[in-house]
Amino acid sequence: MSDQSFASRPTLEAVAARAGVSRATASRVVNGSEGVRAALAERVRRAVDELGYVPNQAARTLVTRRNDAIAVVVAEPETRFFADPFFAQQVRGISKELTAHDNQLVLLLTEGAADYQRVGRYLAGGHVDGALLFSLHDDDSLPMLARRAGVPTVIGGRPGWSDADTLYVDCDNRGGARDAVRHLLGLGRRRIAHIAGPLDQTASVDRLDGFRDVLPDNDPRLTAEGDFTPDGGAKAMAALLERCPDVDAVFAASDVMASGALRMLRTSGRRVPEDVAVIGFDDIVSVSEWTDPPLTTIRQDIEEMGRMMARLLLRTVAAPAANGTETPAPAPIVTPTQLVRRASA
Amino acid sequence: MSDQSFASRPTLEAVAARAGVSRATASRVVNGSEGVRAALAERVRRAVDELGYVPNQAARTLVTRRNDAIAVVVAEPETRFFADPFFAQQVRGISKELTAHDNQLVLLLTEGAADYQRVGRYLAGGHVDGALLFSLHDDDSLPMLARRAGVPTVIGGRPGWSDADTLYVDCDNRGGARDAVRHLLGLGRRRIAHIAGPLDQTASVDRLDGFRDVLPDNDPRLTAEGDFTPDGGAKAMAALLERCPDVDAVFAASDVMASGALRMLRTSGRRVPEDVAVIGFDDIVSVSEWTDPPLTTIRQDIEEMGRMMARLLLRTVAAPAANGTETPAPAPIVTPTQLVRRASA
DNA sequence: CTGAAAGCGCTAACAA
DNA sequence: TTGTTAGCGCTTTCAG
Repeated sequence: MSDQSFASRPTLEAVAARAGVSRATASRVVNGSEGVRAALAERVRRAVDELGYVPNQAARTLVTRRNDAIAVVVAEPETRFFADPFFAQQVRGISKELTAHDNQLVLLLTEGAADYQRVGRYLAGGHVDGALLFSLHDDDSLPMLARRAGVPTVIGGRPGWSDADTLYVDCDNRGGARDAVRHLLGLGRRRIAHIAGPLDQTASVDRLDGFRDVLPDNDPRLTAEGDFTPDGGAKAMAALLERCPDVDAVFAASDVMASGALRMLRTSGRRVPEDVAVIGFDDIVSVSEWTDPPLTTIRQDIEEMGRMMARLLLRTVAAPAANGTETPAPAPIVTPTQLVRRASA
Repeated sequence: MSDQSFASRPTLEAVAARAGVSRATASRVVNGSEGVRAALAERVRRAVDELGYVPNQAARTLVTRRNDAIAVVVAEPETRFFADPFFAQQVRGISKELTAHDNQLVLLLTEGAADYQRVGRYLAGGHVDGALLFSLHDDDSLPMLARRAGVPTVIGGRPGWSDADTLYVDCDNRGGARDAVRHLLGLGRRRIAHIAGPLDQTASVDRLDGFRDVLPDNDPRLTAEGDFTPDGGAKAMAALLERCPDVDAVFAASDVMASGALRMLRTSGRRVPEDVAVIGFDDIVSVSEWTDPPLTTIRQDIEEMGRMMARLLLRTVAAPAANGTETPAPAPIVTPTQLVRRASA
């Protein structure tokens, strides 16, 4: 009965009338512009309160062309998105940064290629000022979609193509992988296997490359491809064990896969790290600290990378269209990694 | 260089011009209204293609007052939101249903009370046509916020207050809990413990009530409160074990907590189910099938409940303001639960 | 069946 | 400092 959904919300006009000023002045007060006499401003603010006025975003956007909203698009079925703590952490960082800048995060889930059209429409529809793209595969069409939509974009992870003005944030996957393998080597291991991620993603390829940098002549049977899930890790481990029962160390391209590998190792009766040393990648604490034994891994600061992505995008969006100011042009960011030693290697 | 972000997107006006019709006609075609001669319609469509026209949502919303977007607000820190597969499944169902109706899902994360203001502004700003509220605690102010914003709302889980026109979707928590306890009883267990969820949420209270329905005189020391995390489950189990070493069965208010309890039970040297039978709630397959041993549990169809919430809300939003048609008034939904027997009880 | 015209609510020049 | 005046791009009566 006292439901407001039908009572149309008050407009700026109403506020102005009540405060006895013009719409322009009311607008100035609402938007915090300088140069409104304190007395008037106060009257307007009171009117706003009394009427419960809230600006109509559509109207505002129509003229300012800003939404104060950023889309996060994940090229991954929801199942994986939610199952993988990696995304959670990244989104967390993004969310914090956006919130701090009064921007809304709009999460767009894509279950498959069919959803790309919808996402394309959404981006082109001008709902958001920019987009953060995630988990791209090979020649994913998402970036082009965003580009065509005219929406500034920052990509999570190095994209598969080279292109001067593509912005992204990634960690030093290759260097991290090298550190991992060297650590294993330093432990005296000689039959070192690698469980790679899906090779249609650059992170996987880069980590594999790092592995090969250190072990260029490694037995090719000591490399198996997983899919960044625990199960994938377990299956890869099983295959590795089958092919090379003498394996004495494993570098998994993610903690999540490492946890699966650990499980499989136990099933097969191997002790970790005595028989087989295991090292992961990511340092997702909720995984790496809870495996048995706790996981030695290569740390990347995922949440911080999320924040960086958001910051980068926000700066791009706000870019004053190359006016005289010497704002350094936004550039891709590659963060360092760090070995975290626990019990598994 | 060929970047489009500066080339302003084509407007309906441009499309109309190119097709040699009026803006009105172009609009009709774009929105699929009846009654435009096929030939003209075709010309318009071609113009749309050639220009790559996409309607400006802000402009459209300004006049139609519809957004075709629904907010999902989770009253839970992101950490938990992402860590708990329960949310993932629910969001999945929602997302599917919304997508099927060409609605966008806008996920609003709230890290704490401070974010409520932001959410309130967002809802009141008219960004969305409705809101789905989740994981409400006690006298959460979110529903009132939404109400004040004039945004139709559906709540996930029975709210803590009674109110004729509050829409929600929940499962039969109390009945499910009764089934769980009876099952344990049927197994011959007599020292049955309960790990409750946070008691500021109705789901927890309802499950506890169900437990008590069957075991009204149970030793109060056999009840401990958890927090819906694995750790919380483990800690609660530890407390239980400490207080009543003779416990021979546990009903945990969620699978996630049950998994923690299982871990603690193993640590303490108990065999499951021989020494202690364990039953969970939810049937989150990725948890219940993977614990050791696999978890007997009370199943609720979480994804379907998500869909139902979305459907309910969409129907409410589209409600033709009580015209003559005899659309049944939307009402809360309570779904049944079902015992799924695995190895733990 | 089609077009002309009137706004939706707001911001941003431009005047005063 | 404040008000007046144009629109932003679209939908939707209302005539024709």
